[in-house]
Amino acid sequence: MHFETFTMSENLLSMMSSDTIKLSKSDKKIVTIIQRNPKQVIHYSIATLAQMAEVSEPTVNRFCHKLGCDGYPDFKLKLAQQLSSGSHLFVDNMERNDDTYTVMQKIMESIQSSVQLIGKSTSPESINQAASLLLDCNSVSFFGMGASGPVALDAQHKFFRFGMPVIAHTDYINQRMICSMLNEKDVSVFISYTGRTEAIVESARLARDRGAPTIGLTRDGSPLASCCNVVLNAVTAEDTDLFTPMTSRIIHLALIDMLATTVALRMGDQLEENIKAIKTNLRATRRLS
Amino acid sequence: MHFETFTMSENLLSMMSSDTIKLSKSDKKIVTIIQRNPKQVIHYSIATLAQMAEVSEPTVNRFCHKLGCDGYPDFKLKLAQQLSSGSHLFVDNMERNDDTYTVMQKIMESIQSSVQLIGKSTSPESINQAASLLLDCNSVSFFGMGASGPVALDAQHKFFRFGMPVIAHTDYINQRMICSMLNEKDVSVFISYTGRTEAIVESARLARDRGAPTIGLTRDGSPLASCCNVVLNAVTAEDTDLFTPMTSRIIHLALIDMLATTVALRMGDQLEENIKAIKTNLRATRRLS
DNA sequence: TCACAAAATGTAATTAACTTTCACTTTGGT
DNA sequence: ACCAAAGTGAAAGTTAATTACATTTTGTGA
Repeated sequence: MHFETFTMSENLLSMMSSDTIKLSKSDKKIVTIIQRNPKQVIHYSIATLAQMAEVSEPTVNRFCHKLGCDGYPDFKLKLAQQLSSGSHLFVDNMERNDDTYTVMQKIMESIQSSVQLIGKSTSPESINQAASLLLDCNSVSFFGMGASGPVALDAQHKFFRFGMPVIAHTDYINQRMICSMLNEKDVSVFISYTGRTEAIVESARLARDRGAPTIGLTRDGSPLASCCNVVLNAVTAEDTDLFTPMTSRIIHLALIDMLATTVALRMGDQLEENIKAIKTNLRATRRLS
Repeated sequence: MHFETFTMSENLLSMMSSDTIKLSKSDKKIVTIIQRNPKQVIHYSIATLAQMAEVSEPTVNRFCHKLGCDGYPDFKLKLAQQLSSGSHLFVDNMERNDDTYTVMQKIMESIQSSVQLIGKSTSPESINQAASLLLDCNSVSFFGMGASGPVALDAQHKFFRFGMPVIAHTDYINQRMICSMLNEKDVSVFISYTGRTEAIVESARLARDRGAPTIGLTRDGSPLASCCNVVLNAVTAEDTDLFTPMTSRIIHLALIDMLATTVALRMGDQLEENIKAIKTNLRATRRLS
């Protein structure tokens, strides 16, 4: 839940708007100036900002401390980082008359912040545990439906290249059939952002009841999560109707990349042989002109 | 190719390594310290950095000016911005003994910078043109093989929800059959990161020869690109054996999101009806407990 | 409405950070 | 070996940021 790399207590700009912290009258004057043009503020001295907000310098300084910064220079630094890391995004939903450039920016920012969130919400331990299961099994099955169907297929493709006996099921009937045949050496991975898709939850329960190790690519605390031995927690930055279906798939793919890479690194030499074999075969299908 | 949002004269870190500027002996000592841990340097005072590099404070100051900064604080600010904008990442490939946390970080950073790159390498115009084609056609087909197969299926799912007559083909034989039957009202979208997959390039040529509008989700200048009426340029930040296959899919998905959203916004009211219908039907498959 | 404590704010002093000046040292060319 | 040019650092100068403390404002209960 907390694996900060670049210390980033919180998003300063959103902190100022939302009332996570109690702001005095003077503080609000400061906020106004900052919000008017954050990119410029980072070049102001404390004196300049104080003057513009029509408050005293110590007030600005205290304001910075309230926001969890170590002083004014530290505040400027953090603000600068957040502005250029894209973690500012108030990314409101699309507007009917957004131009394409704006649409691109909003989607990019939405992805950015969701990716950043992985580092905070998904623990390396869970990935390690999942990797251990995958390294010690006879077969792997990925299950996904709807938007998660392509994710399951992508996972299949990825692990398939490692030379693992893997298969993806996007078909409800097939899922049921497979799940009722699993045993304790058959790992199954269930993919669902909401973790509430009836069919997937039932399949997961079926698998677990048969003693097969189950991995959930879903959000912690969901019905699906409670049927899984290991959960790779997948949440997106903001749960808006429009952005979630976009970013959730991408987050799932990113998690699969992490899982696959971890597995690959642990496989060591054995893997390189497999990869090399596939690459050689693939070359024939490419045109070099 | 150039849609910068935040002005950014140059990349400081690369400026230090490459000899774009003449560095003295003392300067090099400073560079060493900075490169050793850039993220930490931004919290140093000029005195601290000077001491660590075993040079005087004025030397550090002059060094900053050489790099085109307005002084030491300005240097720190710019460095901080660049570090968190992702324009740094040397993200070297995975190391055999990276721990899982490091793996996660590397993958995250790799995605981050590739996503940012979309804004610079893919033009809104190309997306607009592609959207126009999709809005004025009788059917849409997505073509992808290998790692791009799931991407095609994902696109299918997305546009399917808009109520468009769409189908994804991941099968070589089917692709050929479909392509030889297309006409000028059938849009086809070809997905390939390298743009060199023989089968896809041939299909695209087939489609174009029949007068069908073709869209390429590939890199500019590739063989596939030259067979397409519209190209959505997809490149990833660094072309390493390990990262490219990860980020390329994600970039493709992001571009599809942008395309789909643009189409959706232009469809307007008509769309909302379709989405609403699907949502209502979907609710029955969820468990609410 | 007044009194009073608590919070907020500003003034002024202090401290820290950064920059400039200038004298000294090193470097590279003759 | 000499000398100019470039590089460097000590110390002074300047600016910026913080702290300490006095003043004002705000809110609460008699």
